[in-house]
Amino acid sequence: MTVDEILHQYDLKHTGCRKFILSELLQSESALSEEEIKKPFPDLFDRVTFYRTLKTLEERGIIHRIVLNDNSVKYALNGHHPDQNRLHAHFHCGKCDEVLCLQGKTRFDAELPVDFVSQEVFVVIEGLCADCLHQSQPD
Amino acid sequence: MTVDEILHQYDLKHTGCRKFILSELLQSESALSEEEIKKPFPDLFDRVTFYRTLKTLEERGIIHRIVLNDNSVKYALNGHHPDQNRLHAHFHCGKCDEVLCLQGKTRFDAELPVDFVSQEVFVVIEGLCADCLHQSQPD
DNA sequence: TCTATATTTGCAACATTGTTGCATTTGAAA
DNA sequence: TTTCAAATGCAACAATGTTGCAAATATAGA
Repeated sequence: MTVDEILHQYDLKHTGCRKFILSELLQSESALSEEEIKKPFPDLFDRVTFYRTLKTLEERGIIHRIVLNDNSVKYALNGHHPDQNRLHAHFHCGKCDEVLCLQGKTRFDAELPVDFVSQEVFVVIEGLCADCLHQSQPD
Repeated sequence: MTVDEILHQYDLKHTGCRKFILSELLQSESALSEEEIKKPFPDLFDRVTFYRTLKTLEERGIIHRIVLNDNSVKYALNGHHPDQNRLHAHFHCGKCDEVLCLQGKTRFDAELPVDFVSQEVFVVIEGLCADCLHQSQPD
C-alpha cells in the first residue's frame, strides 16, 4: 500500500503534509510522536497544519492516536481489520520510548456494573522491549 | 479512613492543599480531574501548589493518575491492595465523563514478542454508564 | 492547458496544561 | 516559643493544542 493509494482510496487530496505524514508512518515499524514524524524535516510544515492533518487522518480512520500514561501521544497507521473488536492495545518501552501495536495479540475482559456498555477499550502495556532488556541485563 | 489518618500513615504534613485534595477524592465515588477537585473552591490554592501536591500524593502511592484517550487526566485514591498485579483498569463514560476504577474486575493477557517484559498495564474502557445509557434509550 | 473553486496551508494570536526558580509562609518538632 | 525543613504563592516560561483569516494549491471541468 503506497501513500498515494491510501489517499486515493479515502478520497483525500494528495497534499504535501498528508503525503509526508503517511510516508513516515508507512516506513516505521512502531508508532511515532508528532516530533518523531517531523524529525527528518522539522520545519517543512506549520505546526497547525500538522495538527489539522493528523486530525483529518484520524477522523477518516487512516491513523489512530495512542495516548500513553505520561500524557504523550503517538500515531500509527490503522490495520486493515475494518473495525476489529475495538480493542486497541499497545506496548510502550519505558527506556527507548518505542511503541508497538499489538493488534489481535491480546485478550481482555471486564466485569462492568449492570447496564454499563463498553464501546472501545484502550490498553497500554508499559515495560521493556527486548533490546532494552538485554542492554540493562547483559547476558 | 480519614484525611488525617492517611496523611499520618504516610508521614506527610497535614497541609491545607493536601487535606483539601484528599477530602474531595474521599467524598467522590469516581475519579476527578483537577478542575473537578477544585470546583467547590476554585481559587483556594495556587495552580502550581495543586500540581505539586498531586505529584507528591502520586509519588507516595496515595493516589493515581488516569490518562484518558482524549488526553485528559483524572485522579483517584489508591485501593489498599498494596501493589496488586499492576493492572490499572478504568471505565470512562463518554457522555457524563465519569471515571470508575475497576480494581480486580478485569482480566488481561497479551502475547508479547520474545523477551519483551511487561511492567504495568493501563486499561481505559470507553463507553456509557447505566444512567447515560438509560437517558439515551428511554425504556 | 487553463480556469474556477473548494480545500489546504501558513501565520498570528490565544487557550490549556504543566514546570522551574525563588522568596515567603507554615507545620510540627524540640 | 523558637527553629527549620517543607510547603506555598508568584512570576515567568515551556509544551501542546486551537481558532480565525488570508494566501496558496489540488483537482475537476471547460
